[in-house]
Amino acid sequence: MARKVGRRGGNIVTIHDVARHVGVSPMTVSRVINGEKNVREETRAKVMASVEALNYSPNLAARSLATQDSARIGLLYSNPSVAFLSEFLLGILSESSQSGAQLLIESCEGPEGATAALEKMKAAGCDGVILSPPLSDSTRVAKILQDMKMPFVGVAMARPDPGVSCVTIDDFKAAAAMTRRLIELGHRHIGFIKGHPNAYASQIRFEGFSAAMANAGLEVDGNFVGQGYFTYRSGFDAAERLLSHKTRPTAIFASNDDMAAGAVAAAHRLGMEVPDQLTVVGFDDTAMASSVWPELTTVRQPISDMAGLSVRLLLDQIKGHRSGRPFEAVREVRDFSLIERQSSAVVAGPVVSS
Amino acid sequence: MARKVGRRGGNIVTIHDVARHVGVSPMTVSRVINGEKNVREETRAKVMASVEALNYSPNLAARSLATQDSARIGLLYSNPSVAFLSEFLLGILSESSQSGAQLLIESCEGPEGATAALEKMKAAGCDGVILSPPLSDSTRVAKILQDMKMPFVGVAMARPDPGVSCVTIDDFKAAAAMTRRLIELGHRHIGFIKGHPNAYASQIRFEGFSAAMANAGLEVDGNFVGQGYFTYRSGFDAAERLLSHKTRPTAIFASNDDMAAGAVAAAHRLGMEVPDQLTVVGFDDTAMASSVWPELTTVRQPISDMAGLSVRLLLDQIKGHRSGRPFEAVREVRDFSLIERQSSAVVAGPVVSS
DNA sequence: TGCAAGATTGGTAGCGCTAACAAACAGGCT
DNA sequence: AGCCTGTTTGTTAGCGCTACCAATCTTGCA
Repeated sequence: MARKVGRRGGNIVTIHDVARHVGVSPMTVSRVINGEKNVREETRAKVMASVEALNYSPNLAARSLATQDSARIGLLYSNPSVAFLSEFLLGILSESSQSGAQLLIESCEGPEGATAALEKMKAAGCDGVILSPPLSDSTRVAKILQDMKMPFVGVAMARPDPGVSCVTIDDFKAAAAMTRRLIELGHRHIGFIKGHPNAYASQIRFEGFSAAMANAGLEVDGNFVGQGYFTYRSGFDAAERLLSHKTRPTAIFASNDDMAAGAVAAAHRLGMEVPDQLTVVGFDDTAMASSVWPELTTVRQPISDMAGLSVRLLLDQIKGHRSGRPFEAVREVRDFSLIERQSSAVVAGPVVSS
Repeated sequence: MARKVGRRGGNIVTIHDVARHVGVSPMTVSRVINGEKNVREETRAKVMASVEALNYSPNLAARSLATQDSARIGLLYSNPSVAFLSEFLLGILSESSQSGAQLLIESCEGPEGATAALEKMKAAGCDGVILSPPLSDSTRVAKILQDMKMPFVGVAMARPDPGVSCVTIDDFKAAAAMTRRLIELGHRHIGFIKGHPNAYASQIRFEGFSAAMANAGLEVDGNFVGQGYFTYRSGFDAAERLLSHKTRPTAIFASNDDMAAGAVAAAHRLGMEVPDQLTVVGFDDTAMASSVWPELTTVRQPISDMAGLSVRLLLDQIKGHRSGRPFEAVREVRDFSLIERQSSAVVAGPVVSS
């Protein structure tokens, strides 16, 4: 039979082709591409060269069939911020397609709606679940998953539950750092817009903010703290309320970019210029931050990386779960950074002495 | 050897298990689950029942290995609107994971940056590419792909290139319908914010708008037409310009939701209420539309469905390409719909007679 | 020098599925 | 009845890869 045209645009290169080309067994090639030790350095080099030369790339379907570790992973999200979701998806996607994992995506309205979605995933044969914030912080959702004996990983969790694997940044430190920066810019009256009450991250961010304020000997004015829900609209509303008081804050720290964008809009509506009359900063550094005007100063959270990492963690965990290895929660903390753009400035007028 | 624990949380059910359970050959089961004809109705029913009972679900890795039609598809996007991208990804994702396709995602800055990204995809062994707008309308990108002999499908193309497969809505009709609706609401002075000049869809939408205006005997005021780039910021800027003229439009039609949101922000900044003093409408019905305040009246484009469909189309095309079947472009046109929310209203004050 | 212990390679089998062919069966015709 | 056509089912082989074990080659050391 004539050689099939096969995949990759008629340019089918298998592990056998590489093996023949180098003059070793397919098994050895397999070892090299899987980075196993106990391959002589010289052999490894020859194989690698051949892989390069023939432009070989492994057939993931065959690999997962052989290793029996193909996994179906579910991604559960409730959608507070589109921009966040989009970065999140990008990260999940590139990682899961690389590892040949199948993805099943479900959305739900808050933790209450999670049960149905999780049931559906279970029925569809999911081996594990990734939880996007704010679901990741819900003890309710965690409980359901644990009862199902379903491995899962939370992303951007703020609650340090020792029994749950997660990928996070240090929200407390991040919020504190941003707050210190605002204080450095001369701001003394700083407003804060909290995120969704379900999201523990919201609370931690607020605590970081409060701590930094206290540390600088500044008071957190109750009038200047607003409740939001991570949506643009909620940031808009909260900012309108904050700015309706007789004395106004000179800066507003919103717990995510969407709300910060909403706050900017509210300020504009009230005739205030940003950042001339009001500094507004956000959190996350999603695409939203650089698409509004003025572009937002914000805390960068490597969402896409974190999401990708969570896939790897989950895959590990699933493998362990199958082989009966006792569960061990992993907690990965990533670095944040402060991104200064045009929405923040030195406080207007004479700096109020503290 | 003891039965392996295998995938799906220890609950491994293969086609053989189903076959044994029903008392037929695995091949018959395969036929049933693939919906082939030439299976007796009675047999089919029994198999289906068994599939249900055992909660069988096929191993996609094995299937694509056997059918040799596992494909690696590239998704190329340049990012005008995050919200759009996010919906787009969702659609691509759920479809491609169902069909077991591998995904490779690359972004690029406009058509100029596409070459490098496409080279990378080719090197990575992609079998086909999906083009998100506005890349889908670039003849430059299409040319590169054709030279590479790489199958591709464009999403939301407006240009009816007969040689290219695509999934679209009728942008002309959609824009005209929205315009008619605005006229119905009493608006006579309607502004328009165009999208990215690269995107043919922008132009078509503008043509639809113009045609509807002309049809109603209304003039399109050059001062009321602004150039945008599909970003929030560009909508903001364009709207500011439109609204700086002595006579202002009573409504602005932006060619996407991001720009409409920007236009709302600009109006607020100028002290105008939406929709009381200005109606603003968008296009796409992305999450952006319902997350800003007031929520946007817009043209709904089923982005996620369209993206999913594009994956299926591409997969078909790849299969055809491999089997040497001559290429045949497919053009799928989906329905749009008008979504009325809070950003539009009957024109303020006495309706200007035409 | 001889030999155990380790390092390095190769051979075999099979992951779960389906293409391709072969066989069995039904019905309609001469 | 005997044959042909079409429908329904089964059999065989193999997709590309890796787990597992066997074979071979080193090396260190008694």
